[in-house]
Amino acid sequence: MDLSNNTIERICKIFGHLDALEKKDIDFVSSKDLAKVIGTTEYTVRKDISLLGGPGYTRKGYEVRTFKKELGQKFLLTQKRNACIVGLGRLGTALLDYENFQEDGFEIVAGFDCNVNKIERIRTNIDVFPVSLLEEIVRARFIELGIIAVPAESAQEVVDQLTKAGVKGVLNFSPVKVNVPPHIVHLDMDFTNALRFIAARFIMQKK
Amino acid sequence: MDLSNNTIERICKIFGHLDALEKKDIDFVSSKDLAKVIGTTEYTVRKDISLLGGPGYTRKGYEVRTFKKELGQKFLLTQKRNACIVGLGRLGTALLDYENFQEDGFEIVAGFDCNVNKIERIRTNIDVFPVSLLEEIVRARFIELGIIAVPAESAQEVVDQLTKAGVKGVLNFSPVKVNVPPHIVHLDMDFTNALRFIAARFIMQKK
DNA sequence: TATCATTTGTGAATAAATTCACTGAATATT
DNA sequence: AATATTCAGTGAATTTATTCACAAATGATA
Repeated sequence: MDLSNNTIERICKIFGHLDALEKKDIDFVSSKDLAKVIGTTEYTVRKDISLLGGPGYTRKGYEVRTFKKELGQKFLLTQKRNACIVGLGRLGTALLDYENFQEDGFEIVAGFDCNVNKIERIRTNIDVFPVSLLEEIVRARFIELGIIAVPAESAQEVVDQLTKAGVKGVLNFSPVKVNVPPHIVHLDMDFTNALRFIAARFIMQKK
Repeated sequence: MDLSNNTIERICKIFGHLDALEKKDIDFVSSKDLAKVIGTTEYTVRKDISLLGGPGYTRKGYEVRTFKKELGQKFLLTQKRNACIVGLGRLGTALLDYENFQEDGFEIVAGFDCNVNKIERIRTNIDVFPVSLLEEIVRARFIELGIIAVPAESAQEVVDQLTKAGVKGVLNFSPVKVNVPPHIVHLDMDFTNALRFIAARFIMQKK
């Protein structure tokens, strides 16, 4: 199967919304409704879904529970995926306790920091280690995802260590562009860039 | 002018990279190099830049300082933009002290939380207020951007208040889809969704 | 039971984004 | 001084993404 990034992004949003609907005990949802919440058109939603072969019912839409389960099986999160956070500054510790991860199929199973004193001070139920143990722990705990919350200057180093340790994906919160080998999926979450994007958009008045 | 979202996003990344190059005292950069760091092709970079009329020099590329300044004047951040953070939990307080914002043309000029006891406990140089004062302070301090770091259940309420107060853009860190009127630019930063996207990508092996 | 309204699914049409191919200019090289 | 190389700029070609239009299905309504 060959889905575009845009499609994958939309499917992820749809998945999230299905989850919310499931909690509200809603049984069916139409492509129109989905389009509205995820910010696209009904046509696009139907095209996306058709690529996955999801079944929809005339005059009813898609069956929330079944569809969510199917998406989960198809490529998302039927099994829990283990993740770790590297860098336990304010952002890192905030992420460590971000309860939503746990709920949604991801589990933070380790935190790392290079400052050993800091490690001793941190109060959390998640195990924290010095960065020197990163490779060992990542292997031992089958960690697939690395979340980078270190300062700009050490981000690349951390990426290299995670790569060596064999993670499959990296979520980078540091404000620098890092070099990640092509077989590892990565995504940058640069807050400043997000603000810039918003500012640029409202200057350009686009949309 | 009518730039696509993709173009705006790339231009923002380019701007960030120009900033980094400037700090390293590098004078020129080619479309090829830019393409590499921001993850696209040299053709696309040149097309994007041509839409903005940026001047490039044969066999040298773009003059870092001039180009950055021009982008800044054209739509980014020549003047500081004021922002506020609503919700001072762990993520909110982490963002409050995120020093990169200050550097890059954004200034956090207020924090809000509904828990008054919490407000008294927070140690930071930024003024914090109860949410009840949000509208008043947003107007008084010319705040253009609202950063939402409250729990899912109160996100919509906060958006409504920010809207009423007249902000121009919203950056939403809460894990729910919020309803924002179309004249306000908004961007969701849903961490769980980001992890899902990464997981989905490495399942689909795309790229 | 007949008609109407709604909603999926999908091939075709359209629109948008990217890539290509080539020109012209300026520096580097011989 | 002549030639080769590199790089921006851009119209055309191509590819990709979105939207449209309509058939088929099915529940609601009269």
